[in-house]
Order: sequence, then C-alpha cells, then structure tokens
Amino acid sequence: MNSDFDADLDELFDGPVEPAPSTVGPPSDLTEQIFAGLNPAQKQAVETTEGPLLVLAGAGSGKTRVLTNRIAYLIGVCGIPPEQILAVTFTNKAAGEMKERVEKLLGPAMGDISIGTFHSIGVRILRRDIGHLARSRGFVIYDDADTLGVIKEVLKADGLDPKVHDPRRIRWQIDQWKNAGLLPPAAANQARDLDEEMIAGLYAKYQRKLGDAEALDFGDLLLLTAELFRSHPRVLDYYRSKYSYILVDEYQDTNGVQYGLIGQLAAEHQNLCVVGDPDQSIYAWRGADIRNILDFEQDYPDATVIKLEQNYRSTQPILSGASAVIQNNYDRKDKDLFTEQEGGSPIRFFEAEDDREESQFVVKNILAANRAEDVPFGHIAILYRTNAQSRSFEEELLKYDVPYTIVGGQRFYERKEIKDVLSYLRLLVNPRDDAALRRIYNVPARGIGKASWEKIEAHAVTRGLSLMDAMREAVEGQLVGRTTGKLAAFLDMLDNFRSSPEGGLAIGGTLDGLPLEDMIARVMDGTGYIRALEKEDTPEAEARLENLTELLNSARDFHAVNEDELAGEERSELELYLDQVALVSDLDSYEDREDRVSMMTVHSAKGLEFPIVFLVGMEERIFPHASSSRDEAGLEEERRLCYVAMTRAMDHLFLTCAAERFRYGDRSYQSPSRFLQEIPDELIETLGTANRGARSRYSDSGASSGSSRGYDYSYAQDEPGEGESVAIGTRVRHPVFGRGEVLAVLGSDLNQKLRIKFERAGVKTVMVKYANLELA
DNA sequence: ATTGGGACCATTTTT
DNA sequence: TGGTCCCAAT
Repeated sequence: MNSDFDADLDELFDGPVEPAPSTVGPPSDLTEQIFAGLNPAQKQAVETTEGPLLVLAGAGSGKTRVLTNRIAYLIGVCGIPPEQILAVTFTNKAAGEMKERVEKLLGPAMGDISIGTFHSIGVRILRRDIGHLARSRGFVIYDDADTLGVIKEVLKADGLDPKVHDPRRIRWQIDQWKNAGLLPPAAANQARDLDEEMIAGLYAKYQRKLGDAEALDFGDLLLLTAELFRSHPRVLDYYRSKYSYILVDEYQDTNGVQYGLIGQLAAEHQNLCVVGDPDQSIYAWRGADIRNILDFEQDYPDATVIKLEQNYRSTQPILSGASAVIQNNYDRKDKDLFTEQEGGSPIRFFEAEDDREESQFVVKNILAANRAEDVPFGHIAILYRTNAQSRSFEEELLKYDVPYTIVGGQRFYERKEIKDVLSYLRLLVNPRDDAALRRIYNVPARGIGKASWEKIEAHAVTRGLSLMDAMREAVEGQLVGRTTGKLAAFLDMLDNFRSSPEGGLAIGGTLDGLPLEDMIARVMDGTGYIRALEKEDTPEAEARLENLTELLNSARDFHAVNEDELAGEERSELELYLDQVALVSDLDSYEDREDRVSMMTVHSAKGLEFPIVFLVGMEERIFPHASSSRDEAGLEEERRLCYVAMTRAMDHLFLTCAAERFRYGDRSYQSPSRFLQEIPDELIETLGTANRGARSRYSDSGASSGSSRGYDYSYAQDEPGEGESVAIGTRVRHPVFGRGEVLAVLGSDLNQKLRIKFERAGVKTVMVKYANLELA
C-alpha cells in the first residue's frame, strides 16, 4: 500500500501551491453583497484574512454568517483558489449549511472547498495516505457497538472477567487517551495507577485487533491522522501547502488531538481563523479542552482577537436571564452580550406536581400557541437534559395529535436490522471485518450455532487468522462436523455476491456494477433477511421492514447527491456510502420542518434556534445532572449547558420542573434546579399554582398575570381530536399483545396507526392494516 | 440450535 | 421503566 508514496511526492513538487491572485478584479457587487448587513466587528472578522484570528462569538451573534462570508471573501475577493481552503465544523449538518450558504454567494465559483467535520476530514486524509503507516486504505470504521465487542474479545483473551472490568469503562479510558492524542506506548507512560496500567495494556491489544480487522474507530480517525503528520513530515508538508487557509468552527469544543492537528497544519502560514464561545463549551466529558480557546492568544501571539457581542436572536429578558446564569461561573472571561430587541415577554416558569403534569402543561401551551397565535409547530422545541426524559412528552403530544420529531435517542443507523444489513455490505468490502461477521454469521438463523462458532473463533486465534479465513479453513478441515455444510453454503452465498455476473460488488476498487440501491436490495434478499422478517409477521417485523425500505431510500438519495462527484473517485460507491453512514448522526438528517414540534437534548440543540423553547426537567440531579455535580468543573459545564439551552430561544422561553417524578421505575422527590434561582426575579413570571417551593421565596407573586404581549398561556383546555374511525379509549384485542385500550389515533388513511396501551405488553403503536384488531 | 422466560442491570451528553 | 444477558427447556 506504499506504492502511492511516489505519487505523493510528485504532487508535492508540481502540486498546487501559491495562491494564484485572480487576474480580474473582484466584482464589486459581490463585495457589497458580502458586507451587506454586517456590523463592524463582523466585517472586521471577514476582512482579516491573514494570520491567526480568534473570533469570540457570543450566542446568536451571527458567527455562521461571518464564517461563510469570510470564505466567500477569500475566494471571491482575494482570489484564493477554493481547494486551498479548509473549513472544519462540528456536525455534518453545519458543514452542509455552510457549503450551501457559500454557494449562494459565489455560485459555481465556489469550487471545491474542503468543508467537513474533523472526522470526515480525517477519513479523507487517511483514505489517501494511511499507507504510510503500514495500514490498509480499505479500512472500515467501527462504531460503538463494534468497538465494545472488540474490548470484550480482548478481555476474554486475557482471561479477565468483564463483570469486574467493565468494558465500557475501559473503552472510555481508551477514548480519553485517544482524544488526548496518546498512542498505547504514551498512554502506558503516563498511566497513574495499576488500573490505568492494565488498561493501557489492553489498549495496545485493542489497537492490534483493530489493525487485524483493518478497522479504525472514531478516535483513530483523528489520532492516526495526527500520527501520520508527526511521523511523515513530507505528508504533512503536502497538506500544509494544500490548505493555506484554515477555519475552525466551535473551537471551544476541540480536544487534544484536534488541537494538535490544527496546530500541525497551521504552523507555517498561520492563516488560521478559529471561532467559538467559551461559554458554550459543553463537551469536556468527551475530551474537549476549553483551554484550547482560552489560550489561543498564547499559542499564537500575533493573533487578532475580535468579539462579536451583539445578539440577533433573543429578546432582552431571555438574554439577560441566560447571562445572569452564566455569570455564576468562576472560570470564564466576562463578556457583554447585548440585543437591540428590547421588551419581549418574561421568562415563564412552571413547577408541576409531577412529570405528568409537567408534560400536560407543555403540550397545552403548545396547543394554545398554535391555535391562538398561529405559531407553526415547527417553531417550537422541547429541550431536555437526558434522552430518557422525552417519553412523557411524546405520550402527551401523541394524545393530542401534535406532530413532533425526536432528534437523537436510538439512532437509525444503530437499529438492529440496519446494522445487520450494513454488516453484510461491510464484509463484502472488507472480508476481514470480524465485528461484522460476528454479527451476522447466523442472522437470519441458518443453523450455525454457538458451539461451532466458538471453534472457529478459537481457530482464528491459534492460527492468527481473520474470522472469515478461519471459517474457510474450518470448512476445508472439517473442524465443525455437521455444521460444515451450512458454513460452506454461507461462504458460497457471500462469494456469490461478489462474483455474480451482473457486475461484481466492486471489491478493491472498480466501481462498475449495480446501482447502490440495487446492490443493497440484493443483499437483503439474497441473505434471506427479508424473507425471515416477512415470515415473522409481527408488527415489530413490519417496522423493521419499513426501516429497511428507508435504508434503500437513503442509498438512492446518496446516489443522487453524489452522482457527479463519483466520476473521479477511485473508491466504489459502496465504500463511500459506508463511510458516510458511519459518520452521520441523527442531527445531520434533521430537517426543521414547519409542521413538527422538535424534541431533543440540550447537547443536540447547540447551534439551533426556535421562537418558542420549553426547557424542561429543571431539577437538581437532572439539570445539573447528578453525575456531573461532583466537582466544580463538572458543575460549570452544566451551567454552560444551561446557558446554551436558554439562548436557543428567540421570543419565548419556558422553564419547567416537577416536584416528583418517576425515575428508574420508582417515585422520586425532586428539588428545583439551582440554575432557576440564578435568574433574577424581575425576568421571571411564575405560572400556574405557585408557592410549592421552588422559586416562591424569590418571586413575590405566583398567579399568572397576562403579559402585555403574547398569548394567554395559562391552561388552554382541550380534548384529543375525535371523529376518527376509532374512538380514543376503545378497548381492543390484538392477536399477539392481548387486550388494550386505544390511547391515540394517528392518521386516517391506509397507514393509520393506533397507539394502544396493552394490559400486558405496555404501550405500542400498531398499524391498523396489519394488526388484525378486534373489539374487546 | 432455537426459543423463551426470567433475573438482573443501569440509567448523560455523541463525532 | 426498559433493555440486556444468560440459562433452561424444547
């Protein structure tokens, strides 16, 4: 795999280097367009193109605008070739938006800018140059489930009990090391105690296993890129001159490796623009280091620092409330955010008796806003600290037929059926992908049992083979008795996918063959996966089939979007697709639809804004979360998180808490979050029955007094919509789940679904046309 | 080999 | 409360 080294050198010498100044002067209307509507600070941030630049961008201060206009300025006005610009964002979605907005300004002149997340850029670099590290360029990317499996394998090989040595904790420690930029030897060096020494040992073995499987985990995408740059200066030189202008968004959330990577790339030209807000640093738990942004001026002594302090998003009370909260952090630089939007309704606070009342309050107010003020549901968000909190709101929204989307939670690409099918595809690309094979060797059931499998695993270990090769040898050597035939049939099936006459599945590079969608469909079919689900004939299986259809849709979309870019690619469409799938998050596919209430964690909400925000579960041990409240640093991060949450709101911010709620299936008594008390009284209006504690000793009146502007939020009474074919409350019998009661009716067409609370099976959503319901 | 039931578990945030 | 893991019965 080192054969492309020479090619690299060639490019080094004749490759693109100096920015070619454009011969034509910049079109003046473009310049005008770029600066239109920018305030002086924003303008300065766009114009300061040379040398290190730190933009401290407060919440809602228009930093995306600055970033995109700056890119447009570099290309359109300064004449920098687009391919010399590297822009790093936090999510794929942010990257996509940035691309779109630059394109809007520049049109086709935007060319080929490298915009992406750290991870996707790492993939791009490694796909090209990882050969220098004696690793295969055909690597797969392991996700959480895959890596956990590897950890378990390693433990097993060492005869360690996974009950004593929690695999998740071990993986977490390894992750932290990777985030800090430490390879196994370095980790071993700085291990502080016996436990860490042991984990460092496991780390080395874990890395070896990944290497054997030609796999990289998330951390590797950054760590190995940094290692590549460190050990191969010529490769680094290539990228240094390739990317002569670098922009980094959300710099406050960068970790050690990311910081190192940026440092390596920018060291020479120092044309580095970082944008961020220390008050919005919320990923320390994932290895982010807030000092990266706080120390920027020390790292780059010539740095220009620009503060964006005008907030264009929120009303005065919301902004003041959020600022008041964040001011309680000791470890921060003070700043002065201001808004020109004076007035506005106060922050509203409601303390519920229990979680049920809390969700009722929220949903009633959503309905009131929608009915009375015509606020589209899409302008409303419910934000919570932990995903587990979503359920009660979901149920309540369902009850009143309010459309919603949940961002996060169980992710599409992590669903069992999706992962199964993707595992087949991964195996076709890389037969050494042990994690994938382990997952599907007997899915759907094909008579390969545990006993035979263990023999194969053992054989793989003793002979140092991949599982696939061990399987082949097992067949040839008759190691597994009666199962031999079944194994052989399984291997044949996989081979068939690759060598079928309709065009191979493009192993190792060529890309002609079936369209991606058809390839996947064929795998679903040929493996018997679809058949097995159809045979099951349960509502769950039906949902799985729907998800698989969804997967095919996503493949078709992928094909449509990337068609033109694929021409010059040497890797197959399937390989590119698998890369993309490994790196997308739920948030990336989240489109803010006008007609749906959004529900998500505060973390997911970073970077978004909504006219109306409900920030719920404002209770001690939830927000701030119990496991983060131990030390001051953790608490300060929670407070920043609270700041992020509050500043998502444009016009109306509601805060709620409950005195009592179900947690872990048990009743638990809650006390109001300390953050509530950090908001000045005069900014808050307390709604509903007051004086149950909470803020009551701070606020003098409890009753809701109608505010000057805005709708009446106090208890809009409303019943769930009736008139559908089935009435809410109807008692029904389901062939599988037994008796239950209809909670909600969703839709009215052929795809009508019912939300039913079953006596034995709990709450399920079933499709009328499949469920064979009877009246009970 | 597959299935089901039951015990047990743990509950933060995610590229 | 729900999901996962393991074991026992088929």
